[in-house]
Amino acid sequence: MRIRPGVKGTLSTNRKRSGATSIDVAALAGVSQSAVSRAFTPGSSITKEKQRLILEAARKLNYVPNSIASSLTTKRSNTVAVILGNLDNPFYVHVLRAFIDALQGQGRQVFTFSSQHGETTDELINRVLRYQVDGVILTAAQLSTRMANICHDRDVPIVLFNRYVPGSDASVVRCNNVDGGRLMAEAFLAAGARSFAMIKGDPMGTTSQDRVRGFTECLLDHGIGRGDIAEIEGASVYDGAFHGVLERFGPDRSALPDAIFGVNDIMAMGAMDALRHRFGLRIPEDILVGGFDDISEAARWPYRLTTVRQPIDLMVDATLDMLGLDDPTHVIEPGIDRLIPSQMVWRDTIPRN
Amino acid sequence: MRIRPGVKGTLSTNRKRSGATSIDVAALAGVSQSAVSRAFTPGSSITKEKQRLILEAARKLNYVPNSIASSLTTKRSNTVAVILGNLDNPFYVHVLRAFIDALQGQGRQVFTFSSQHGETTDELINRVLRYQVDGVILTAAQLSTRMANICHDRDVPIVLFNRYVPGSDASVVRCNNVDGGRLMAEAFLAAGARSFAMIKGDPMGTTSQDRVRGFTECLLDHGIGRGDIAEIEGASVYDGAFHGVLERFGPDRSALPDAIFGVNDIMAMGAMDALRHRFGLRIPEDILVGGFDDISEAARWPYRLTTVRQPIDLMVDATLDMLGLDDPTHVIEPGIDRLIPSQMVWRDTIPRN
DNA sequence: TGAATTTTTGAATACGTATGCAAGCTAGCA
DNA sequence: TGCTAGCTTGCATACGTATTCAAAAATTCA
Repeated sequence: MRIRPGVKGTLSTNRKRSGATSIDVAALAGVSQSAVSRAFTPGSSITKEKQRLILEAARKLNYVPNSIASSLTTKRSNTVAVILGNLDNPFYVHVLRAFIDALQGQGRQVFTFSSQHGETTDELINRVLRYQVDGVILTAAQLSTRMANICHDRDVPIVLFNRYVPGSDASVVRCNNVDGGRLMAEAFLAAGARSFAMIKGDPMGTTSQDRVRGFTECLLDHGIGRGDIAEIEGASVYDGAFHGVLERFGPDRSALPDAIFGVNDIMAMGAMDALRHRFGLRIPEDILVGGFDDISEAARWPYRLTTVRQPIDLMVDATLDMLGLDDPTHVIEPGIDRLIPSQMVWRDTIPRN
Repeated sequence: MRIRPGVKGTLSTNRKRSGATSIDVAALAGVSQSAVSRAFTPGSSITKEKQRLILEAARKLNYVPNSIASSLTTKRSNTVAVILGNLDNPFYVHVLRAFIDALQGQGRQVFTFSSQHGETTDELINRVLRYQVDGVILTAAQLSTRMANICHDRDVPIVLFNRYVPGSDASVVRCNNVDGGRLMAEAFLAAGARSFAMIKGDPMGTTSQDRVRGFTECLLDHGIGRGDIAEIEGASVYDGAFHGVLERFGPDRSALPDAIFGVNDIMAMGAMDALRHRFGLRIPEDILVGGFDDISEAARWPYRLTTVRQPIDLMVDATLDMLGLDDPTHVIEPGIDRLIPSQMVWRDTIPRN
């Protein structure tokens, strides 16, 4: 058995994990380790010829730079955490994909974390911070003040996506949910509806709360009585809405309102299926339905749902912009709240005019 | 301006990124850095009392262990790469979530990579390897022999999820797609169908190919002629199937077969919507439809799709098992091919008996 | 009580890369 | 040719933690 040579610059005989290192490549190419590092760093000071030589040696050894080691010195991991909650809602799937595509295009990798695992947010953020991510995007979970502070101390930008913490000064990108709720209320009123039901989402989520608020306020403004606005808990999922409608109106169909507002599309779809297939109702002839998000699924034939669009691309762009990962002078300004306008999308579940 | 003290053991005044280090904590707690490291390593040799002291100091400083640094010495990143393709297919969303939940439960983080970004697989795997992941799960993209070898050299286990490379000895977990295709053919035949169409998915994907093969072979075995089996390209997405059906049978509805097999549920759903809402057909009275995957969406009222179930949980468990991340003695055995049985799920789009 | 054994502790080092610094080199110019 | 300015290059070191080794402390046992 051979003793591993202690002299640096010789090929490593250590075959546990991690193949060749920059030192191995340097040895083969007859240059210093620094040169290898520079050969793999764009914009670095190195001759084309020497670089070619090094890359060739690297290829021979199947060398792949070790980002872990690199991150240790540069203090940048080129990594972003995306914290996800409800993937049952296709909206967040589309959001995830938009983030992955955009970040990957920037040469960054995405750490995907799931909340809702019987884990407190603090434990979650702690796990995230261990991995030295360059930024955090929160599409689920609450952010405690303590955690916001820790991240701030460590210069790790956080952006809340479509949620906010009322008393805090965390950065936020969100759709104008209040306004969107109002748009939907106006659409229903214009179509002649006078009694309503809302299917609400996550009771702790500001998104659902805001849409509910905008919707309700607008109705009240137009003289609708509180008694004519029913509330159903749908838990932000299809089944929640489906069964919510069944349980609420199954025993007494005469209680059915003129219009039902699903606080997101997937719940509106659940409601539609319950109304049509269990109650035998026609939409919009017998009852109106409106949604929120404009996920692609809501446009399909069985639904053709009139809804309020959240412009995902704009929101994703704004989020990445706010993270400011590419700008070294970027300062995390507190309390920025980018409100993206929502927009009515007319389809077949509410008659126009 | 103060000069930063060079002596180790003093509090770092370097305020760029990364908060307190284990050295800072050690200084505050009056112990060595090793002690801090041990305090955060379960099963390490340290007194309860000293650990308590250290954890308290750590908390005061908002110390979070740096996994990057840790990975550098342990050579384990506690990180797994999941390579995704088509998130438009809810099946893969469910798969992703299953992996995230399972891995997170093991204390591992998930790197989510998207293929299909105009990037070759080799570039992709290179990016993955840089990050020193402990394992790779491929739910999309092809794996070149060269890359398989590199991963093997570096002891990075790879498992192909529901795909395989014919000539290679990569590890594979997959549903019995051939058999599933056959099940569907039998179901159609039993219901009296004599002419068929298949909506195919990714032409390069073994998953689609196998289902098509099982389906076709079974039909041929039962005396159906090749001319009675139409093929439509659906590209694995809803819209592909929807428009595929429209274009194929719109000009000449008399060419419509007795039964249509969507090689996955989302395409079967697209086909159903085209048949019903554009051709005015009833399912199953006028035409039969079958799918594959058994995604939860396929069970909903508008579809109630008869399909072949892929047992996601079994497949995910098998995949993680095959990665063997928890077993240090685990050897990556070549060419293991775990074939999980598929299973018929009867609903309303094919009459039974 | 004292020796033997086990456990805990700290000093030193390794992990693989990036980078400041000084030396070597090339090119430019008079 | 001689001198300067600008590039390249290699050396040495830092990044933050885990771990080995030997010393110290605690525990066991006779």
